Parts: sequence; C-alpha cells; structure tokens
Amino acid sequence: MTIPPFDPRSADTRWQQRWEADGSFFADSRSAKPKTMILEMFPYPSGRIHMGHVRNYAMGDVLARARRMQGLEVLHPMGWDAFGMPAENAAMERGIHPGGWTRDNIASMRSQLKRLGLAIDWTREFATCDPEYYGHEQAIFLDFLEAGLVDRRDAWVNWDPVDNTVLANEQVIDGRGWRSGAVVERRKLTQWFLKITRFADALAADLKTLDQWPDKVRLMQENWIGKSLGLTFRFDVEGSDDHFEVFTTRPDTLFGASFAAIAIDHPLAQKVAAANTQAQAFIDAVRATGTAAADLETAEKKGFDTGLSVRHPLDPGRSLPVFIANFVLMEYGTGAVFGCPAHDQRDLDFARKYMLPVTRVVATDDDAQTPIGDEAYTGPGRMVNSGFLDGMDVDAAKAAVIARAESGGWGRGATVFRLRDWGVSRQRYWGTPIPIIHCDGCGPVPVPRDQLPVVLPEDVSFDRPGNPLDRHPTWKHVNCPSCGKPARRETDTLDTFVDSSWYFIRFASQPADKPFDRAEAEQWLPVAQYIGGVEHAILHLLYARFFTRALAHVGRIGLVEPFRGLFTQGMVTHETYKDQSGQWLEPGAVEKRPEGWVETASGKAVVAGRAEKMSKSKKNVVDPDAILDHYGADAVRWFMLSDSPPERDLAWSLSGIEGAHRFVNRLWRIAVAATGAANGAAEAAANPGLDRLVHRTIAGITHDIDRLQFNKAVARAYELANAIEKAGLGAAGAGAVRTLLRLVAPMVPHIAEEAWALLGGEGLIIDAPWPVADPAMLVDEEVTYVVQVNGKVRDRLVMAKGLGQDHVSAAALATDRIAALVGGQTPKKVIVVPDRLVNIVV
RNA sequence: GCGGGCGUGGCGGAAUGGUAGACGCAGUGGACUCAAAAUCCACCGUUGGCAACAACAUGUCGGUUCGAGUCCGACCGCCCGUACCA
Repeated sequence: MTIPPFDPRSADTRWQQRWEADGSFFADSRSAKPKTMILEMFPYPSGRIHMGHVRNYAMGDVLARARRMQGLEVLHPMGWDAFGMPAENAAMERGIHPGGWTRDNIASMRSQLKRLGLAIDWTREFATCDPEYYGHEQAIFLDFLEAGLVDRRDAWVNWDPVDNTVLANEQVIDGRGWRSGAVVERRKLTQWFLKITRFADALAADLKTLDQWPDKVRLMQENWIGKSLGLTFRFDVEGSDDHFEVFTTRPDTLFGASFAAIAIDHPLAQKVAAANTQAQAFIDAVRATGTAAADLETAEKKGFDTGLSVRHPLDPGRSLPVFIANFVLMEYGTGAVFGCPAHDQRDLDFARKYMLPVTRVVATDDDAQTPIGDEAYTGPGRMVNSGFLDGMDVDAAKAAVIARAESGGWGRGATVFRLRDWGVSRQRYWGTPIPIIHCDGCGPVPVPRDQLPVVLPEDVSFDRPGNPLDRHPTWKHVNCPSCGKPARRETDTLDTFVDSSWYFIRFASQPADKPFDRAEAEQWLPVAQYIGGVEHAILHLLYARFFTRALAHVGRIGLVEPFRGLFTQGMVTHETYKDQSGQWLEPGAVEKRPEGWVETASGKAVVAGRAEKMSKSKKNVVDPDAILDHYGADAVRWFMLSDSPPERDLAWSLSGIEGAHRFVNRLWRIAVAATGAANGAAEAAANPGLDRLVHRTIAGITHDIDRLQFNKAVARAYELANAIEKAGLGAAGAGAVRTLLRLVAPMVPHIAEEAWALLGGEGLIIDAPWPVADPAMLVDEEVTYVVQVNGKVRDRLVMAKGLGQDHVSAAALATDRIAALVGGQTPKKVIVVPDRLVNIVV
C-alpha cells in the first residue's frame, strides 16, 4: 500500500469543515471546566488580511489550541472593528455606501481568516457597526452620563476647512490636513468628553499590578499619564486685583525665581492683548508658527514682556516680571509657570535671552560660589540664597515650601497629570451616534433607553464635504423626549476607540437586552492573554482599562483590569529593492545573480535595502492568499512561529516559507514511516534515549508555549523529529510520533489531524489530551562533566549522577589529559559544580 | 534632549554566571537519478595544523569572579517611544 503525500489543498478544508461540524471551538459559558479567554486585537476590515494579521492570529491560535488540549474551556473569538474613516473615504472616492464597503470587506477577510484554520468560536462574531453592538454602546454612554463620567465642554480641535471636519492629531501632517492638504485651523468646538482623568491616579498606580504586561508598555502608559507632584500657588499682580495660579514640581527653587510666564491662551494674556496691539501681534505670531513637533524642536524660546509684575510669595519685597511665552502650554498644569533659570535649562535659555537674573539656590558642597554657566543644575544638593530654606536638602525644602504655602493660604501641595480627558466627538458619519437630543428649552437630553439604538440612516450622500448626518433632511429632526417640542439629534459620532474599549466584554457575553451579563462576562474575564501590535500600547489599551474601570464604577462589572496578560508582537517585514532611479521594485521583479541583485526583466543592477514593514508604497507586500494557495495553512503558520522571537520583527522570505513547507511534508513522512513494520533491532538500541528526549521535549514545548516563545518550541520539535528519524524505529516509534504530533498540533493543526488519523489515533487530535512529561524521565542517570583547567575546557567525563565532590575531582585529575596539563603540581583550588563541571586551578 | 530596547557565524537566532553558536535558512561535498526536482548522508565561526590539537572569537575598553555573551562601569552603533510637561 502506498500512502499519497500530504496535500494541504484537500486536507485544510476537510479538517476545517470537520471542526466546524463538530463545533469544536464553541466556548460554552455553562461548562464546568476552568475557563480562559485568549484574544488577539480584532482587525479593522480594510479589505484584505496581511501577514501581520496572520502572525498575530497564528500566535493566539497556538495558545488557544494548547489550552484546549490542556483541558480548559477556551474562549477564542473574532470580530471586526468596523467603524472609521477609510470607509467614508472609500464612499467619497467610489460613490458607494460605507456600510456596503465594510460588509464586503468583512466577508472577504472572514473567508481569508478561515483558510488559516483558526480555532475560533465564530458563533460570537460581531462587527462594531452592527446596531445590536453600538446600541448597547449607546446605553453604556448613558450609564456613564448618569454617573457623571461624561462632560460637554468647549475644546480646541484641529479643523480642516476644506473637508469641514475635525482631524485627529495623527491626521495633521506639517500643519495640513492629510486628505485635503488645507492648512489646519485651531477651532474651539463644543465636544463630548469621557472623564478618564477621574481615574488617572488608579490607572497609573495599578500598572504595577499588571505583572504579565511588557515593562515597555507599562512605562509608556506611565509616561502618558504623567503624574507629577508639586505645588500650585498664586501670584498676585502688583497694582491690580489680577492673580493667576502656577504649578511647579520644584517649589524648593522658589527663591531662585526671576520671572513668571504665561501661555498665549491664558486669560491674562488675552486680557493684556485686548489693550496692547504688540502683545496681540506676538500671540498671533506664535500661533502661526504651528504646533508640529518639528517646529517645536527648533523653536526659539520667545517671550513678550507684559510690563506687569507679580509679588514673590516668600519675599514680598521682590517683584518678578510677567512674560507671555511661546513655551508655556495652556493644556498642561495651570498654563503659567515661574522661571528659575539656575535650575531649569529652558528657563535659563530664556533668562539669558532677556537678561534676567540667574541665582543659584541649590549647591553641592564645593560649588556654592560658582556661578551658573550655560547649563542649568538639576541635581541634588543643599539650599543656598534661600532664606529660611538655607541648608536644607532639596526634598526637605520642597516640603517646607509646601507647608509654608498651605499655612499662608497662597498655595497647596498638588498632583498634576499630563493625561487629558478623552474627547470623543467626531464630525463623521460612519461611527456610533451619540445618543443625545438637543432641545432649545431643555438643553442636551439623553435619548430614552427604550428608543435605543439610535440607528445610522442608510440614505446619505458623500458628494459634499462635511458630516452627512448634519445635512440629512429628516434624521436629526425629532421631538424633545423631555418637553416634546421640536429638537435636534446630536450629529457627532463617537471616536472609534470607544467601540474597541469594551468589545472583549461583549465577546464574553452577548445577551440581546443589555450590553453583557455581568456574571457570564466575569466567568471569562479578565482576558488571560491579549496579543497585538505595540502601536496600541497607549491609546487603545489605556482606553480599555479606563472603560473597564468606569463600568465597574457604575456597578456593571466586578473587575478593573481587562487584560491580565499582554503580549506585543513584532512586525512582519520584507527586504526592499530599488532600481537605479530610486523606484521601489517588487520582490518578484528582482533576482540574485552571482554579480548581485538585478531586475529580472532588464538585467539592471538593483539596490537591496533592509527589511522593512510590509507596505504597498515600498512594494514589499506578500499576499497571504497566494501563499496559502501554494503552501497551505500549516506551512504559513509554522513559518510565522519559527525563527524570530515573537516580540521581534520577522523577516518574510521565500526560503523561510519553503523550509516550513519542507517540515510539514517531513512530519507526514515521519508518520508514514511509523505505519511500517517495526524495526526491532533499532528499537532495542535507540528507545531509551528517544524516550528521554520525548519527555524533555514535552516539558520544553509546554514551557515554551506558556511563555509564548514559539521559536523555541519550533526548535525543540525539529530536534525530536530529527531524533525520531535517526532512530528508524518504524511502527515501534509510533508512540513517539503521536506525542510529537500532539505537541505540534496547536501550530500545524491540519497535518497533525491527518497524521493522527493515519496512525489510528483516537478521535480528533484537538480532542486528545496534552502530553504530560514524566518527571523521572527528565533526570539523567549519567551526566557529562566538563573538566576545565584554569577556566579552559580541556576534557569531558561521563560519570554517574550525584557523585561526591571528592570523587569527581579525583576522577578528573586522574585522566591522562588533565594529569599531563597539571603536570604533577598540587592544584591551588578545585571547584566542583555538582553534575556539571570541574574547574582545576593551578 | 529624555525614556526604553538591542548589538552573538553569511542570515534568523539558542545559551538558570559553568561545553558559545541549539534549531532553522543559506552554502559545500557526496548518494539516488539518463537528468532534474524531491529525499538521504557528511561538512559548515576565524586562523594555524595531515592530524591530535592549539590560539582567537558574543560592538569597544575596563572591572568583579576559579569561571562572564550573561553581572558592574564607561563608551560606540542601531532601533523604538516621547517631548517646550513647568
């Protein structure tokens, strides 16, 4: 009987259909098994999946499948982050409806994903643009509104005057709208805010509980929240009733103050400008400079002397000039600062420019008399030139100034956060409508809950810029739920980050009549392992943490941290190629010849660049569908998991996928060999060593998968495969082969099922229990000692495990090689590391 | 500027302070074949040597240690994040 080779074209769909027919991946909330939720960040339905998706979902799938084999009830869901600008852009460019475009994309991406054979419970699939989803989101918004977690206020936004819409900061490039190219204006609009700052302290403090998150992400969030401790105090303007507050983290340096500075948007600056055209001109000039990062970096410190002065709070005889300064931000702290040039570089630059005094107030033991040069001193030391603070260290002085301010009633200790409240209003059509009705008499009135969802109208046009909801003939015209008079719907929609801030809870529980059932959701949450790109380290992950806390605050759920484990995977990259004129070339258009890389068609030399993230503009994209057609799902999955550690970038290569494909075929040959006749001689000779390796591999791969070190699991699988082939046991090796198959089944599930069936395994391999290593088999009876002389390896010695130190050192010294090297001297020292190594020092 | 990460063969990468280079890719030689593909076997850090073996070798320089890729200090390079944050 000849067994045909493995053919993924038939096997992949056959097993996928079988799993689906069996409901293998259905996550049963009523199961008595321990439950776990494995989640990868859900995709935006852009149209096609890319290799980054494949890598992301392959990793999550390994974990989900392994946990399932380990006896857990696994929830591994999939859905669509379906609202957003690209759909509206497509609508404008092609005259199609955003909803139709989105649903078509979802359909094609779903079928692409299914080809990968992912262990997903598709019964829980949803898209955030489903009214059933966003209706519940509107209900949550109303919950938050009732609980005082929603605010409506004026805010500065980036306004594109051509597209008539607000732009996110990321959509402003060099001060221009990324689509229209129009110069972006700063506009003040009334916006809805979610009060994330209410939780700023908890969001920062609880980062330390997230011990299964990468340190890097925790640090990024900590910096983003930006908690600073210090003093807020009042400056009184001399000769008037005006006063303003400043915040400082260095109250200790207050005696070194030589000026005060306020932001151009500060109310006092506005007041000054109203009466002073030069001040107004300065403000206009600063505003025109733009706020792009590049501008700020090179921008000189500039100020306008208002002619006003403020009293020094600790030294009433002194007064300080007040400047309007370009480096003071209204958005941070109080929009006003005091300048202490000696101990702050920015203040020093400013003071030198405007000839302000520079007084050292912090000194180390030997530099109290040294004047400050071009560099501010920000280190520790003792206070000088500081009145009652003299002699104190920095920390004591901070506390003393705060105490003095509080008792004097002119200031108080304060905590300031960099984190701002979350503006969620978007002047867009393709998003969740904000469930509010504006009434001239009653103000903003919540839509009654029995009228949810507020559904987006289908009949909209994108022939003109701006928000189609705003100009829809009928949609926004409704009566006020409170007084019944004619009123208008809110036409802004929610930021799409709101949609992704609670989708994982909806995955865990999706009743029709409410966003989620608390008890059911809590069975699955928090997510045991969340996997996605590091680009979401701040916004999405912070918003989701906030949302979960806010839901707990309103009593809807009993947890505050949604993701227990977080893993940020690297990108999939590919080499890039450019021709002599600098045009990007597709990998398929070039080849490597002895003389170097050339363009195949023309034979002209090509410059091979480094591997970069796959992108259309660099023409280095590899389409998963074509690869799946050619190699099948298992080879692609295996390649995505091998070679590179998962947190680092993975360079796609043809030879890499070829190698993965070879391994899949080799697994099949190994299985086929195990159906043959037993090779008795080989069995007797090779079995003990192989058995030990099998158990070591079980322990190793289990451990590697737990830690998401798939590249190491892959290496161990190769080792075991090599050893099985080398042993040449035939059917006598079937046990080892079956174990290998179970170990690789989470990674290459289709070939694993096929080979499992071939070897007569019971049921499906995904229903087979995960192998368990026998601890006795992990311990060797014999160990190889490394014998070093003066730290250099000179010999190896196989001895029984657990011998005494004297015995080991005597044995080492007795070998001819070592005896010759030691040459009869008495060793100065012999170090014995039990069961590992002997080092003889002469 | 600040914060973080990373530097190991031709390449991706392994390595609880204890045999550096597991495993894969690429390459070289051979077997099978009319031939090729596939597959199998062997070799595969550098230098010297027929060999046994020796020396060198984990970005650079120093330190701790019987012993350092790993720990400590200084520096160089690359990558990522972030920024007038008071």
